[in-house]
Amino acid sequence: MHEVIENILKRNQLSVTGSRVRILELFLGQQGALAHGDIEKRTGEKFDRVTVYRTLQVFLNKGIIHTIPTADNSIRYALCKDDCAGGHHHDNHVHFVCNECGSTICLDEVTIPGVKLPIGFEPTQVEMVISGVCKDCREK
Amino acid sequence: MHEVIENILKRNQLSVTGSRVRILELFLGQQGALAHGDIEKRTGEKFDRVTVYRTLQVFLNKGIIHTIPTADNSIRYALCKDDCAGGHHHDNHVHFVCNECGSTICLDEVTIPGVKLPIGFEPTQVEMVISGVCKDCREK
DNA sequence: AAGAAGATGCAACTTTGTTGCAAAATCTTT
DNA sequence: AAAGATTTTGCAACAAAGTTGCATCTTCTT
Ligand SMILES: [Mn+2]
Ligand SMILES: [Mn+2]
Ligand SMILES: [Zn+2]
Ligand SMILES: [Zn+2]
Repeated sequence: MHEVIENILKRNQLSVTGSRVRILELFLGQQGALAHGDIEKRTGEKFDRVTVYRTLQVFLNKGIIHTIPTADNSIRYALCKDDCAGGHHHDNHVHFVCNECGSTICLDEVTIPGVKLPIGFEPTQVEMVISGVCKDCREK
Repeated sequence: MHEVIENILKRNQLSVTGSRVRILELFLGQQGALAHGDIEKRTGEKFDRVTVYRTLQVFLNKGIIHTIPTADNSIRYALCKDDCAGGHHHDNHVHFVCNECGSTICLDEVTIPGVKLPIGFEPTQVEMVISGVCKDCREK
């Protein structure tokens, strides 16, 4: 586990520090996305709030994580599966937000379908977020 | 114009007040979406910040406007075209965010395509936000 | 082991959003 | 048109979220 984490960091020319390791641990130790608040809670008093902000920002720039826009104005972050190096995310999968348990899930196997835009519009990025009830909550 | 606005308000059992009229004016007087901040700026010192928040909340509940999630954590609001009364939005169109001019546009004529989710996931709402360069910015 | 480069914590601050309450505006009824 | 009931507004106070500068500490390089 720790080796995996060190790999991620070194591959991205990042020094191996406590907060970076801990936050990557969190992402790897669960499936789904984390909001800034989640991370703060789970790291407890261990790190300063500012450090969490800065760490997430670095991970974003390096393409280690990506953001998921949600309707409630709270950005969620999730690990990029394939390596989206240098901020170039090729992250064309659908995201699912469960209204029951609140979890945000990357549906890596569901590709965002193409759409034909009106003439003149040039797309560079497409986001698709579906909300509803997730698999786990349905089964209960 | 003012008659249109009064109609919208009365149809939704809302009293006709300064802030409500002004904010609807803003929405009707331009195409595209407005962020809370935009509205505050354009109404100037005229209304209290709290009033703007509350007005948008009321419009949302009544289905007069809808929200558009964006990657930068700033909710945009846009008028609902067809009347989404009582908070039941049937708002299945694509939204476009221009990276040049920053404007957010409802592409009412572009319907969000369906996707097949993994078994167990039950969707209730689908959002699709495309960012890139808008028509106007391309033409320049 | 030492120095350079980078990351962290702290403090101070800004921006964004929320709540309770009294005053003001709007709507309803007469 | 005025009075009373109902809503809406502004203010103040607060909470939460995010940012910045800087000194100190940690990590990496040699
Ligand atoms: Mn994802
Ligand atoms: Mn729209
Ligand atoms: Zn769930
Ligand atoms: Zn544009």
